[in-house]
Amino acid sequence: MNPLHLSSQLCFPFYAISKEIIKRYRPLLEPLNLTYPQYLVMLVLWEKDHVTLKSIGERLKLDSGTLTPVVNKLISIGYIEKTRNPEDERQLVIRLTERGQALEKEAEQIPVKTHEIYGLSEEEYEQYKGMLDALSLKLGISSDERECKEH
Amino acid sequence: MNPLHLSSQLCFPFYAISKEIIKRYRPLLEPLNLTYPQYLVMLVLWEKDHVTLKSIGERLKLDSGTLTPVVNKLISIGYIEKTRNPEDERQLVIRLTERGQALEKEAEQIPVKTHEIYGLSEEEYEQYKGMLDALSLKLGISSDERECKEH
DNA sequence: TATAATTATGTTGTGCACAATTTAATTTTA
DNA sequence: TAAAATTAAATTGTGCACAACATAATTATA
Repeated sequence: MNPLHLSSQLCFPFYAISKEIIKRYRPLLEPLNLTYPQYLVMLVLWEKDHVTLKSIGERLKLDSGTLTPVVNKLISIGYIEKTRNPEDERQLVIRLTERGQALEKEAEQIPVKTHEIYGLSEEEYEQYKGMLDALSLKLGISSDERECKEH
Repeated sequence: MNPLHLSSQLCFPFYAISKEIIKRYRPLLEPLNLTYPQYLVMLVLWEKDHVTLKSIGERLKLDSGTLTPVVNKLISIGYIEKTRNPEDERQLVIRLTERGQALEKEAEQIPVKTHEIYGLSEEEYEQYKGMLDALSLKLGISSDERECKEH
C-alpha cells in the first residue's frame, strides 16, 4: 500500500467523519438557534455555570480567537452573559441567562436524536467512545471536566 | 450519566481529534507550502492525475464552494492547472504541473512523520483505521478511489 | 518596589466549510 | 425539437479555526 494514498491514512476518516457528524447535527440544533460550536459552549455551561472563558476554552480546546466571537453571538442571542471577575479583572466570567437555563429542557431531546446518527448499538457506541478517549489521551487533548473551575 | 454531558457524546472526540491532527500536520506541510485541504487535493492527484473537480470533491467530500478556492490557490502556487473538458464544457479537468509532480517526491516523508503523531503501534493503527472505515460506511461517506474517473 | 514575566482576553488576517443561489452547458422529455 | 430538468462550477454570505499579535491586569523577581 502506497503510504501517500488517501486510503492508507488515518487523518482523513477523522476529518471526514467529524464534518459529517456536524453536518447532521445542524438540522437538530436549528430549532434551538444554535450552531455546533455554540452548542458545545452551552453543554459546558449546563454542566457547570459561572465559569471563565479560559476554562471553557480548555474544555473545548478552543482559543480566545475562536471562542470570543462564539460567546459574543450567544450573548446577542440572549442565552448567556459575561462579567469580569472583580478579584481578577483579566478574567471573563460566563453565566447562563434565564433563557439559557430554560433551553436545557428543550435540548434534552438532542442527544437522543444524535445518538441515532451513527447507526451503532449501545456496545459499539461505547467501544468507539473508549477508543477515541484513549486516543485523545495520547494526543494530550483529554477533556477533564474538573478543569472547568467555578468562579 | 447525563446524556447532555460533553463526556457522554461521541461527536466531541471526533471533532477535537480531527482538529488536533490537522494542527500537527501544519508544521510538516509548511515546507511544501501546503495547508491540509490543499494536501488532500494533491494526494488525490498523485493517485490519479487528470480528473474533474467534481470527482475530487466526491472523493474528499467537499463541494465546489470549498474546493474552487483551494484549487485556485494550488494553481496560483503552480502545482496544478485547470482546463475545461472539450466534450463537456461544464467540467473542469485538473492536472498536475511539473512542479506538482515533482512535489510527490518531497511529500514521501510526510506519511512517515504523520504516522508518529498518534503514538499507536502498527496493529492499533490498523484497528482504528478499520473502525473508522466501518463508521464512514455507516455514515455514507466511504471514499471509493474508483469514483475518481479519469478524463 | 520597580521591572520583568506571565496571564486572560481581544484583534487581525488567512483559509476553510458549507448552505443557498446563480450561470452556463448538457440531457431528458413532452 | 423546443421546453424542462439536470448537472458542474462559481459566487455570496455566515461562521468557525487558528496563528500572530496587541493590550491590560496580575504575579514574580531582581
